[in-house]
Amino acid sequence: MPEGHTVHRTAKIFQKTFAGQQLKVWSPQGRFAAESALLDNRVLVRAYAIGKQMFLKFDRDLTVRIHLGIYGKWRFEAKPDGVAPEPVGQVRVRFETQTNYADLRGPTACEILTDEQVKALRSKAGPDPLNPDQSGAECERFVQMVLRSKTAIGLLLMNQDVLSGIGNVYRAELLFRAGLDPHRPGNSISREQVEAIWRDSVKLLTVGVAKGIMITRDEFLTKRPTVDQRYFVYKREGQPCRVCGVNVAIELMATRKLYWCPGCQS
DNA sequence: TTGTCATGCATAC
DNA sequence: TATGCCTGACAAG
Repeated sequence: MPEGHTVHRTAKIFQKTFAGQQLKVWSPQGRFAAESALLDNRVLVRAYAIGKQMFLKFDRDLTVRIHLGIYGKWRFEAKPDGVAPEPVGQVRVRFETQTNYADLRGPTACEILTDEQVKALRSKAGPDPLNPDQSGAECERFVQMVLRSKTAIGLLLMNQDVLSGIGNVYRAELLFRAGLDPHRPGNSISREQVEAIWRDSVKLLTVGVAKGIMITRDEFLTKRPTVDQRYFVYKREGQPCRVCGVNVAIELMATRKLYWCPGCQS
């Protein structure tokens, strides 16, 4: 379920399991065959994430950029007897060591980039709450983009050039927690409120990485919520708001479903 | 078994 | 704004 927390978590697994090792890289499905040939038997230098994108930096100026989109999936397995099983279904690319392998299926993007291209993408990407800096510059960059924009905050939070790693679930829940109407233009919101959204996104995504699931209700930070308890507004349209009792609303905002509470969010 | 939907985004109009 | 990508989970029958 790929919002930023999942991708960062995957990057950590990749770093721990594969970094510093020579990898066997191949494309069972064939759609990444030519690229795999360039990577095969090279050393993975580092795995890291920016928002929803994962980067696998190999030696000699080769980086793989992977974006899962809605469908993409990773599967990590050990090779107990040193042999990986035959790939099942459409595996775009398999990365292997002597002891482990990872299968990638259905990504929106899987491509090789040069260092120069990576640099360009990195500078374009919005601040990532999971790559926080000590100086506060990333928070300020986010704040400035929001305060200078006439665009609805519900759209701004989904824009990866404004804030990296937020998807439809975190968008809905962050705005609920902030008590903000998703339709409010960025430039109509106070600086304090925008800064609070940044801090809250750092908090929620960090919890998401640690727990492996999205938790947006503070009372479930220590005990695991059931499916029904999970969120304040996401996928709760027509049900009473947990705080004020008004029915949760749903509408389409730029083709994506937007969930919000007309009672709490103004 | 079939149908629908999805935590995303690039592209075309 | 609408469409296509391409996979898996789940509901409906």
